[in-house]
Amino acid sequence: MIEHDIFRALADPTRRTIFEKLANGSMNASTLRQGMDISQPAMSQHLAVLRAAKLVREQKEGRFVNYEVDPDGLALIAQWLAKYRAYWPARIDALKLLLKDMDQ
Amino acid sequence: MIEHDIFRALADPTRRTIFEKLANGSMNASTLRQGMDISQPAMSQHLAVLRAAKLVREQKEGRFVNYEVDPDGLALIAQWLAKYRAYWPARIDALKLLLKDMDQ
DNA sequence: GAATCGCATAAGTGTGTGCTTATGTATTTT
DNA sequence: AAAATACATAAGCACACACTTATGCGATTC
Repeated sequence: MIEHDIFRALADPTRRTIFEKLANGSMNASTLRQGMDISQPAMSQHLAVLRAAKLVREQKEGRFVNYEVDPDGLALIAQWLAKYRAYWPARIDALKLLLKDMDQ
Repeated sequence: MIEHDIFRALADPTRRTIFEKLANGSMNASTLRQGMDISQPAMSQHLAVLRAAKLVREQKEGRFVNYEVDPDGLALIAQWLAKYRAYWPARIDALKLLLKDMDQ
């Protein structure tokens, strides 16, 4: 179940930080570690979890592995969220912002 | 951090099932248990986690406690998702559905 | 008012998870 | 070709987490 992989992957704060960094630009695993106080194997393991959840994808470049955000994972979250649209109108104010962003 | 509470709450498959059931209509904790093979304390603990994440909210009615979906949690997920809108156009097909739903 | 019901909380237990150190495997550098 | 670099994987460990049984507490029923 990929849906389970996604929520489990995002349940970890370190992985959310990694994902957020990648959202601001692709980079390889070593660069990703900078300023994060995390060991190389730990980073590698986190990236494996994010990859399994289709939240990031890799692109091998020589001995480097460039990581970038995978839109598939985000689309799946959007689909999950869409199932509960019946409950959204109750918080229109918070939603306006989202709608405005999406409408371009 | 409420954002962490949300993803952690949804990381458990049992809690996602509970949330989905409540999305189809409010009910109390006992009714929620029907057909779920889960103990009463386990259900109570799951509901506490979902409550802390603002994914559900309670409404006491005598000795019963009625639970319902809390739009706040969903709105927070929508906000989180909106941060990464830059990566959405790559999967327009999956997104069209979401946009159509939200545009009303 | 005693028993029952709906639910929450406490305490204990097994399993999952994120970390570490150690090692392996390509690829690049010198 | 030897050394260094970038990354992945294996194994072991400490802790978080989802469960259990036991108990408590307010509201209802008899």
